[in-house]
Amino acid sequence: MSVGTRAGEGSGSHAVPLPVPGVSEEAVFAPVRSQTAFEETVERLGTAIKLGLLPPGTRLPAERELCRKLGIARSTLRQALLALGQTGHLQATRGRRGGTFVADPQPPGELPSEELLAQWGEVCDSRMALEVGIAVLAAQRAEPAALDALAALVEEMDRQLSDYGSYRQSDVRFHVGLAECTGSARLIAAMTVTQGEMTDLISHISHPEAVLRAANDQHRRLIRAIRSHDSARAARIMSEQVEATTHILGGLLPSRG
Amino acid sequence: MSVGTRAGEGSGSHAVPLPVPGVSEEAVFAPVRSQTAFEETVERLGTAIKLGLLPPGTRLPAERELCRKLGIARSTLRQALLALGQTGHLQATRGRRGGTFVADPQPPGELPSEELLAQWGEVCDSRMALEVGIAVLAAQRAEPAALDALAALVEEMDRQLSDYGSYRQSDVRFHVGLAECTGSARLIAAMTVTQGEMTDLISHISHPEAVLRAANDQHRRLIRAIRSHDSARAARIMSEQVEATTHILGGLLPSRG
DNA sequence: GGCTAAGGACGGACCTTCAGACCATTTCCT
DNA sequence: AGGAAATGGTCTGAAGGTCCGTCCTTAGCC
Repeated sequence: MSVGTRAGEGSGSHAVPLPVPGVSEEAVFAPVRSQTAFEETVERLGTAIKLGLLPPGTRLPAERELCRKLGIARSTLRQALLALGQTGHLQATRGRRGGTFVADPQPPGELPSEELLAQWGEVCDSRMALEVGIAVLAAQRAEPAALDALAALVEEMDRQLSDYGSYRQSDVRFHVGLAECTGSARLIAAMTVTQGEMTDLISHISHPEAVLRAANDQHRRLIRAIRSHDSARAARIMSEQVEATTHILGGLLPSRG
Repeated sequence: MSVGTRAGEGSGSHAVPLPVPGVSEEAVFAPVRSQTAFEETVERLGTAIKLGLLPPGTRLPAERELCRKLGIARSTLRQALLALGQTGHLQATRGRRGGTFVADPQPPGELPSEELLAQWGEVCDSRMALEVGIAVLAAQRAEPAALDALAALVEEMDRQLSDYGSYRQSDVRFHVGLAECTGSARLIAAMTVTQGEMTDLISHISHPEAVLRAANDQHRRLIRAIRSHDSARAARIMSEQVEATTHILGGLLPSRG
């Protein structure tokens, strides 16, 4: 590989040594995958629907308004809506008071793609970094009112231990709600993406009530830590919980790459 | 806003309450920014050059090879290389043994864009989440050899306190090196992006030696914490350091959005 | 002198996206 | 009843980005 070759010594203005050479260069020259507007739209809306952020029955904004919000042409948006309609996630009605609605019931979830399975380690690592960081920020900033809402959600989840579909949906709301406590749009977006990937990975494996109950107890402790602005404890609790999920996945999926 | 309207009650299979309604919907319908391959390439290479990941004098892979690595057409790659050549970041030589080289000296840095300045709070938040999460993961996984290299880098930085350009370059390598300790390509990529944004924000403000010395002491403590696998302490140290930078920026930039 | 490896330039095919106009359907209001 | 309004559905042409292949130019090596 010819990367990293230094040229002639004529200039030599910078003589900084390279402590970990050749590793980050791989990242610099990694493939550029530019998603099209169509693909990104399908992914965004599809993820929001699968995560339950847009519950069944929800009415989307009118096409002419939505394409403005998304910053794309209406024809491009319609391609995305058509695709999500053909997969059974959306359903459209014409006429005044018509609109595009999240289908009810939703189509059954699909198995995770080969591509995602190959990256499951990366997904868990990203999740670890994101969730722990958000826990720290939330401990510094969360408003009591928001924490009350999250605490109520945890109580709700205690009543959903036997229905994983409902539990997982609330779980997503919990984690996204935590991201909202930071007030950072980027972190919220990153969390929805990460939760979407996690959902694809874990939705088809078994979830005994005992496991869910233990996880929800962690949620409770996490909220207490955040409430008392104990960011160190919040970080520890969150990292333990993410680690637990990672280990469960590790036992059921092919060895990590 | 018509978002979130529930449709008729006919189905009602899911009755999950919405604890924090209407907030994440803003994220779902946020503008879709589909970067072109050209733009993404310019950004990737430009950031790597500005961060010193590709030091002056470095020879890039040949165009025909690089476009394969990046997964784009050669004509698209050439657009990017041409753009970076016109800004003075790259310089090309023809003939056998020719190639495209990182210019030496580099052109002077530009002031941060309006767009980035408006988002400085978001940038610092993302950085906080990423760095803290990486600190935790690094504390769990870092190999002694990699930590030795980072420690040597810290010593080097102690000798660069009077030359902010060199110091900052080493600082970037330190943080990217930390990301490399996690072994996650995604986290490495995210760190380079974040460091690129931070560089744009902080490179034009004053950096007294005392501040740099204090920051480097934090680096030293961070390595000790990681070496002893004390992820809680690593997280605390990292969050304090990011917070310090954020506060410095906060005092010099317009109020946060 | 010829071979080789590199950057430089060009043109056409293909796909995505955009912008706008127009059609079809349903409901509300007068 | 009839028109206005709001919605999804359809079509077309223009514009731009990307790809692919081909050829040219330059410079060093054998």
